[in-house]
Amino acid sequence: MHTMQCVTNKGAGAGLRERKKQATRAALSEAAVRLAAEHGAENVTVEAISNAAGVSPRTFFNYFDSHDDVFVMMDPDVGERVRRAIRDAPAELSPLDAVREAMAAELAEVELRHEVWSLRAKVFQKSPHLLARGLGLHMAEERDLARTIARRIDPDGPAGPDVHGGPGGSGSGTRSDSAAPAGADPCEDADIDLYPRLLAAVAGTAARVAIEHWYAHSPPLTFPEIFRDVFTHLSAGLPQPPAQTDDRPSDGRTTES
Amino acid sequence: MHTMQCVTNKGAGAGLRERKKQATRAALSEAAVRLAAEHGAENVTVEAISNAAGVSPRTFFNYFDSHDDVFVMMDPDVGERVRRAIRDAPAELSPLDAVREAMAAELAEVELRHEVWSLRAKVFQKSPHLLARGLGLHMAEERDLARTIARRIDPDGPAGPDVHGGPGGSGSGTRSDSAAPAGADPCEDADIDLYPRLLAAVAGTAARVAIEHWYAHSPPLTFPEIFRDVFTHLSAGLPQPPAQTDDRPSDGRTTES
DNA sequence: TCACACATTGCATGGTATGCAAATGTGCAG
DNA sequence: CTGCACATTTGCATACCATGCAATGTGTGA
Repeated sequence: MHTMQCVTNKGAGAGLRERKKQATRAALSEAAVRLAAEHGAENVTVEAISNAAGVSPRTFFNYFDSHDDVFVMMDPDVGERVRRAIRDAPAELSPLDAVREAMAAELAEVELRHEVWSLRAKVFQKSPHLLARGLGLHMAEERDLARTIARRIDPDGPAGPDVHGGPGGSGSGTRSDSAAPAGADPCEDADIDLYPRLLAAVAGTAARVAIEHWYAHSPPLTFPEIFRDVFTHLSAGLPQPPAQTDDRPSDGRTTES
Repeated sequence: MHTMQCVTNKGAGAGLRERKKQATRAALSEAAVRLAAEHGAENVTVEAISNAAGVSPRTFFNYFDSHDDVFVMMDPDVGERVRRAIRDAPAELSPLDAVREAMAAELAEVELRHEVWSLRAKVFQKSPHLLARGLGLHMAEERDLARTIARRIDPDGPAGPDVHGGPGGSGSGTRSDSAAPAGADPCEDADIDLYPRLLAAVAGTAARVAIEHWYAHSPPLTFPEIFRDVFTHLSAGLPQPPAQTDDRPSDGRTTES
């Protein structure tokens, strides 16, 4: 199992134990994507993935909650990083701009690790329900994101506890406990405003659309361009773009200048 | 198993055969929601649902592709109705407005069958992953919606076959074949523009947020109000709303004038 | 080195999902 | 009314998903 150069500083101040876990997780994730890109996610059993990664099938479930999660979860810390970026963004940025910048920074990885994302694209095309599942940020993340946005807008909000990541160790260990810790109150949502909730959801969706569109039109357009276009549409209120029969193949350019 | 008065004209020009299928589907769906509202979706087995509906467990899978689908699929024809409404909308409406109106018409049902949706809300609160799954329109629907929007904007588009529902019988029979009919080309996506794609995705997300927010703040606000507010935010470009700690109950009005 | 902590593994169990063939029920022509 | 054609239901068998538990092996700190 090859270890892999990670973009962010992972396994930095960690012992051998921690690094092995990271390696195992990466091996499973990569093997899964690689197999699924060829045969389709549905036709790749947990046994096959574990086998390709060189671990027991039982171990698979020590790292991922379900068969599908291995294709969807990429980095348990991405949500926390985005939220931190939003908190630390310059005060003069509008909420939408703050979210856009935070996501753009995180999605830079998409272009760096181009190959893996390209494979992931194949997987998602073959089984769209995976897209519905985890992309962007899944629902729990969306709630936290909404809360962070609300806090940025009005720090004296409904006294909800500020949402931070766990201790230094982070969630990179076995089994990320993303969902509610057993007895969490589902009515917790009630204190979130409509606007932050909407912004969080729409921003996540926008990121997803940007990625989808990017690997549908991969050659002519770069990801940052598409990402920028998407948020331009959004902040303009989604008006109908000026004609631009766009798909007419003669010209590569798609949307606005 | 009680039959049920359906809002739309179902089982109208149908024989006994068709009506029985509708009844079975409704019985399964209702039993599932009712049980899940109390015990949580995860703790309700297919056997229990089938048992409550008075059919064999095997029959359950003749109607729904998975355990989760029974909570999510409500009406196989809703997507087609929305698309038709968009096509038939007055030409002077902006794309965003056309989509908004089409969805509003469809979501009127949410207020009519208030009780079922209230139960559904409980289910979704207890297991958020269901929300992620099928809400509003799942991904396949989103693609069709995007195509319809593109066609409305530019009827002389990339010659993609216009997307319509099947013959009169509709998809109400056994097992809705929503996904690709076996050998569908996944690269079909490539000819859809960024703007229609984004609008379809964002509109779907907006509808979801409206429903979530509605049953999180059910008493003070009506669903049409929230729905209108959501799309107001959207068409305004998601600017930060004017302070308005909003939860303050004194005034019904939520966003801008 | 020794003992502790933790990850991996095998085994057992229960639930999910599908294919196939027999039984049952509906629709329709004779 | 009777019998045929067809669709649905059902039971059975099978494979996979997912979890709990106990035993084992390896990293960590004293």
